[in-house]
Amino acid sequence: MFKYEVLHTCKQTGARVGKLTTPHGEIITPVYMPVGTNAGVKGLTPEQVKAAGAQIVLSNTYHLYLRPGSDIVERAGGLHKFMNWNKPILTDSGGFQVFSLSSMRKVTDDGVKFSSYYDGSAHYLTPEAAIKVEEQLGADIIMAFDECTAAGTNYRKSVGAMQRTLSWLERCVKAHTREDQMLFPIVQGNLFEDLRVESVKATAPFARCGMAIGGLSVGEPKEVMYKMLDVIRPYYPQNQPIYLMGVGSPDCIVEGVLRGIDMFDCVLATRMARNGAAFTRRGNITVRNGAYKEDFTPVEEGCDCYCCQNYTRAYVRHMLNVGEIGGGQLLSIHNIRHLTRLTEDIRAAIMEDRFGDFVENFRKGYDWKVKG
RNA sequence: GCCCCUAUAGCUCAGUCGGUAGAGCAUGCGGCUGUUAACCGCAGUGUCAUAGGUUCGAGUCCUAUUGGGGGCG
Repeated sequence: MFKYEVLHTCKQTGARVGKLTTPHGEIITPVYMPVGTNAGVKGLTPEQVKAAGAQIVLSNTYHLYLRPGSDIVERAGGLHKFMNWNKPILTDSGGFQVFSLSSMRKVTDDGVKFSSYYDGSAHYLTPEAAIKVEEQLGADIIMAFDECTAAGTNYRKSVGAMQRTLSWLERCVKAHTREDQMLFPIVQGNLFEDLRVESVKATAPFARCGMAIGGLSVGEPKEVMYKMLDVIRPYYPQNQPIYLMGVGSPDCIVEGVLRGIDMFDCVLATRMARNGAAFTRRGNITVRNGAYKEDFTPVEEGCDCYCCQNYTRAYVRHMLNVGEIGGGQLLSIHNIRHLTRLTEDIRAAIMEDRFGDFVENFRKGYDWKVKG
């Protein structure tokens, strides 16, 4: 039911193009996966997400467990039917929320006690409970329940979180019953090279068709993240897709693929869009800025997305400016398409054994933030 | 005609017992990486309607004028 095959390995860089088969279709990697936390990519319909080139979307166990309740999603016929998305879906386990909503939780070896972010009600999530919720939701790929730590967490706590993640992984594997879902284990270890190596070595044996790298892009400099990827790369399970969780700015995707990553997800594209900024191949532009008031060119020249094909920067800025949701919507379409197009270009370069040149050119032409 | 209210940032308005002014919105800019985020942060600007008066000192008290709003005839 699940299969991953490497279609081509770049002779210049060792980066690869692959095909991951799931019950809801194939995914060509490297892939960028838009995030639809609450069973919907913010601001967009599934049709728009599809049109932007998405092959798979993420959704979130934690959020759907709280609202509307995973039992309701199950009774609705599962997540695919509920959100009208017939392509592959990946659900995050809630491990990241345990981390990002840390002010209202208590972690023990058994599980996590937390209060709901919207009504304060008390809840208790364990690896078994998280897996059960993910089975009710019914995504194609489900994530193990892990403990993520922030950049700057000390060694002792990082060891604890890494070990807890491993013991939780064993419990997740044991609790997982649905054959039509692939469980991805997650590597932790914070920013300590030895812990990362220890974690990847212990985690890889649990990977059947895919493994994830968690706990990166949590506040550390990009160079540190790249270094961590270099350190663990030799220990990846063979012929399985590797998923770098939560990462997805254009530059991080390029650098990630160069370091053996096949799958990315990120809220940045849609969040930055709603906040008025657009990805371009040269870097990010803040479309809401006054400089674009009378700029009647597309957000990105040469982009084939619905936004760039039909609207100008001046119009998008106006929409943002007057508070119309259309502005964030158009930019979300653009930013998602920008990343799917970027991965398409990356794949083409890999297929033609010129990804090294591609990376060089990309780095030369890219700044995080640009004007015009 | 008489009476009352009002005039402070681009807009809407605070401003204590007299001690040379602030919020929100708007504007400008910055940030955003397994979404508690259509969010968060920073910044700028004022002949305090005008002219007098009282006072050491007036956005604040007094007088007049002008603009705006309302009431009674």
